[in-house]
Amino acid sequence: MKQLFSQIKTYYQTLIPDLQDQAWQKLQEKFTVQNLKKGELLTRNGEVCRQVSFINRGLLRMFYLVDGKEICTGFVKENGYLAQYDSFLTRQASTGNIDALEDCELINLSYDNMQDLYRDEPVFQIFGRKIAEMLFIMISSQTNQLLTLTPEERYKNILEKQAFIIQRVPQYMIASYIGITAEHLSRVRKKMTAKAG
Amino acid sequence: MKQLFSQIKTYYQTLIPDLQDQAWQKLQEKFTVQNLKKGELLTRNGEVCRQVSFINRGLLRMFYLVDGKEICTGFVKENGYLAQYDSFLTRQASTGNIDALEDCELINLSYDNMQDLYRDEPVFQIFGRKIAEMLFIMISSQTNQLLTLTPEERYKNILEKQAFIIQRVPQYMIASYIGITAEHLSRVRKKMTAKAG
DNA sequence: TGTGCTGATTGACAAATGTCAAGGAATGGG
DNA sequence: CCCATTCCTTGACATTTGTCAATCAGCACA
Repeated sequence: MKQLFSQIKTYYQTLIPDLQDQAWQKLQEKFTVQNLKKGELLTRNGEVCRQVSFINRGLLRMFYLVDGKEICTGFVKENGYLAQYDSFLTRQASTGNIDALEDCELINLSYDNMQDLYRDEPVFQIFGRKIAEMLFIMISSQTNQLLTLTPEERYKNILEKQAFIIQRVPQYMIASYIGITAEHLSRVRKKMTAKAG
Repeated sequence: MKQLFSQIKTYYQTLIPDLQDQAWQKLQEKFTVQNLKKGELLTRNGEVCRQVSFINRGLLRMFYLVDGKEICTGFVKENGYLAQYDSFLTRQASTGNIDALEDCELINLSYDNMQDLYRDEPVFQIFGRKIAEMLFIMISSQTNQLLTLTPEERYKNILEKQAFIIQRVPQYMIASYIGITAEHLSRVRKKMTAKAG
């Protein structure tokens, strides 16, 4: 049988180098496993996000619906952590959605269980802190790029630093992720290949 | 004599309701006070950000220099926390700057001192987590607004939710903060008053 | 009272980006 | 193999936003 929790254990050990067996035992008792088919929603606009999800397998995206159009704000693949984290933290209804771009296997941890862990095993405070710090670093880089780079530069950045997005996400979703339309991205790409070769 | 640490103590107590006197004592021994004149830099492009700053008094901004132009990414006033937090966390050279828009009185906590506190008084892990969570919530809202709102809507949002920025920050800085030029913001504002009145 | 200084506004024009509509390429299911 | 679906590209045109230069308004200060 496959080691369901082997990836997530590695992940936790990276963030908490001195994770003890006992704490890990308590932690994994709280996990629940969820499978999502491509296209299914994980969290929905208007509902409170009640868990964080570790992705064992698959690819998901976060997106908004604005005037009936989807605007993507992030893509996360296997061995990554994912949540509508602002909603999760504030217990407010989420304004965004998450759905599966590929069939997914997730390991979920609920808000209540996480609070219990914070209380009972303070070592997980470190984990919560590092997750928040990591998410902050990721999103602040995204904001800065939106403010300081051109669409072409933002696309090149994805090519260099998040190549899996180029390979596994439809181009029209990438377009909204970098703040432009699908048609415009198509033209930006054309101009890039013209320059390059 | 003024209670130099009264504001920051309140701030910590809000985030850590059961902060004990002993922990607070250890904490305030680590503080250093810094005064900045209007226009002076707190952290500089290319250097590692080595402290987080609580603002006792004054107003600061974070900004980038792109092709010789300043692009503002945030404004923080008295009773707020401020750092080039990505640089602070990663120990990498900061790509942004922070300077004072008004005369400021800051209470600083260095990276090394913060690590000591995390180790010696685990209760501060909670603080570190909540700070990171709060910063994440703030910046994710900013990113989402950049991707989903028009410049006019973003300006209105500042009017409603961060009115101090309108009152205390020059308009041309606000323009770059919402991702447009000063001239364009001027026209957006003109159009708004035309509609309203 | 002038005199700089800083920031805001305006006009004319250019560049970037969006919209709409059509068609083309790849792909998977019957 | 054909068909439907999904996604990408292209063209024509509209809209938004930027650039540059000039001027204006408020304000501190000699």
